[in-house]
Amino acid sequence: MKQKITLKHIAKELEVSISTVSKALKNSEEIGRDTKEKVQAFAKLYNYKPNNIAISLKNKRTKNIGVIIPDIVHHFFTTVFRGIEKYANKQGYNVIVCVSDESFDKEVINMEMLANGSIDGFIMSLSAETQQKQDFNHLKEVTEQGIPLVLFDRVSEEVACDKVVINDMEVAYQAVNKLIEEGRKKIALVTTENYFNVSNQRAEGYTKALINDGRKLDDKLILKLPYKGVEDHMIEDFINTTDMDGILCVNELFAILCLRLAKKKGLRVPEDVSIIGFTNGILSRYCSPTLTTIAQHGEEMGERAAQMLIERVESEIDEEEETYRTEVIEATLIERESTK
Amino acid sequence: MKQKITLKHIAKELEVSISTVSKALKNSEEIGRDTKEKVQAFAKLYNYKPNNIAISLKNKRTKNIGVIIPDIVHHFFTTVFRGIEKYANKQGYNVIVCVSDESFDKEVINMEMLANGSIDGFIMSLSAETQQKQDFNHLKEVTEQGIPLVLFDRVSEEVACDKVVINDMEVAYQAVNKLIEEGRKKIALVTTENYFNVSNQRAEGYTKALINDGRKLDDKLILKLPYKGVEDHMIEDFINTTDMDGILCVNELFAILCLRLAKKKGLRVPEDVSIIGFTNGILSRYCSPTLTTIAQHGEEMGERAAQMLIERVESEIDEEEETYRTEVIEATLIERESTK
DNA sequence: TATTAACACGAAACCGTTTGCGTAACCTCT
DNA sequence: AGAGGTTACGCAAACGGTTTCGTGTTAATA
Repeated sequence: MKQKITLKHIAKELEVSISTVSKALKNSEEIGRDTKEKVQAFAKLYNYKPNNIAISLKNKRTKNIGVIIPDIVHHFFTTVFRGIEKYANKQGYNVIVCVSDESFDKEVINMEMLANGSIDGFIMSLSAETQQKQDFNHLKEVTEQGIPLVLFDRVSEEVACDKVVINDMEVAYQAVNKLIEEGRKKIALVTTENYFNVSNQRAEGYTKALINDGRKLDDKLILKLPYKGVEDHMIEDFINTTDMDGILCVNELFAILCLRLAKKKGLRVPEDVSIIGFTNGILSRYCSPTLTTIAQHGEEMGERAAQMLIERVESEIDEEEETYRTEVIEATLIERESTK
Repeated sequence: MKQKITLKHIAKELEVSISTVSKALKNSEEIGRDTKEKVQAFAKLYNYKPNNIAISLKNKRTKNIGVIIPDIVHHFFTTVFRGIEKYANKQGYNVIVCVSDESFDKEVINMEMLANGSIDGFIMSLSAETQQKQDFNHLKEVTEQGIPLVLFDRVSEEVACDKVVINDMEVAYQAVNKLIEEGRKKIALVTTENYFNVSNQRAEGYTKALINDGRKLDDKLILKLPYKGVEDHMIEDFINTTDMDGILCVNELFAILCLRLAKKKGLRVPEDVSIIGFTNGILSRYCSPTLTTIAQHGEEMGERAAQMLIERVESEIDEEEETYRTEVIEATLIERESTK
């Protein structure tokens, strides 16, 4: 096992000082021609690479980004992550991922683990529990320490930081409008408990579209489900007991379940009922009939988030005068077989 | 913005030495009662947390694990990652993820980035290109430097390290046997080009099961597809021109495509043709008919890999005498509607 | 009263780099 | 020959901790 070689080793071997070696490797003008060549040749021969940790300590820059997401086995987060990783890597950054598992406590613990020097900044999407509790002290502490933070998708107005979101309200509005244009009379909404910012926005878009068309809201057409532990019967009851000819679902799973249970009831999709879901995932593409969905462009979102974060990290101005930006990515409706 | 507090700050403020502060915070016997209390109170008040980077440099231990996988938007890798992250976090480790994107070069670059002190060990699954090229020098270099490595799923015999795999051959054998027991006469195999260790193992199980039943192999019943860029027509031609009543697919996507295209041809599943896929992902659970699949237990795999790695990292014995283990996780057949 | 042990703390080395500054040796010019 | 200027390098501090060892003070013991 050949030990990792350090400046000290090279210095001793070549009988020069450590600083000479360091400067020689950086091609400093201070160092003589032949010394430089000697050092560089030796370093190449033994495949010298500077120790990242030492450099991090010196520079107070780790070139690591901390990403905290609620779930990794989840198409949307996974695509966002891919975007983050892609951009970050291009800029020479590595990505440390922690999964909050929708838990407030884990989110806090993970942040604290990473905030002690391990990373230069955070990219996060809030856990369900955090959104429910509306407790953002851990985020505030981090930003107060001067660690840049970018929130995406599941954000909160109470946290002052850069954000990347999609135009949830508008795109939900468009989606419902499409159903209206199809001639749907009874359009249902399948959403989550209302502590999710995104669900609220989407519900608002739904409402606006109906109102705009001169209809009035019918609570019977709105189903609120828990975020986790959804079981078939919850949706089945709703579909079996409610008369509807169009459904907007705030996520992909709900849409797939609606599709399946509508078919089970004997409804034809899209003849009897149209279905539109959020998240243009693999399920929507491969189920049958294929699902019309709203693509959130997760990868782009991740790239933008990473870009915003790295800009913050690398900007020299310490006090950014608190001019935080919120980037809005335009979601797009992908029409497939579940609508006409 | 309150700056991160260090030992030095505390020392100056309390007019003691840095070492006294350090010891006091560790509750050392060396330090007097009241000094300890004073220091600890001050530290708590200002929320002092030691700098991870400094500790890493001192200990030559980062408490970071490097994970390199071919793709993150992929159910199997994602579940493995979840297992890794779960176990690692429990042990106080963080996980740095890099995505090789099935590229040899990216795999090499990522490894080099992380190998210079950023991590204590690697958990990897080989990229398609690496398996194709059969070039493992980057892996060997890393292990020669004494950095522990655990390979999972896509492994190679040429690399001496710990490994975690599933019993691909046996479970494929079982799956085909199930089709035989159903009375299937013409069982097809849809697999990838043969540089993938896992595909080879699965193909071998397929072959063995047929031979064992006294049949002979029919090349016309075997379809080899590229790993990326599979298009419908490749499978469609195969299904339309070949007579078959059972299909084993080496991954989930192939199975879903077969299912769809068999249905398109007018075949009933499972009446006319049975389909079994690998990877018990979300697609298999929610398509219709639901797919019988082989569950690879990715999460368990990840946990085992993390456990093996951390044991290596933390074992004091530097020379492990090269007794590397290969753990085999038992895959299980999940029967659903696509088989009888 | 002199010796010694216990106590409580500080100095300094170390982890691996970077970098500002000091300086010995040589060169050049007058 | 001495002043002044290069050249080519080393010293040491710094990043933020941990840890070994040394030491001044006090109290206990002979």
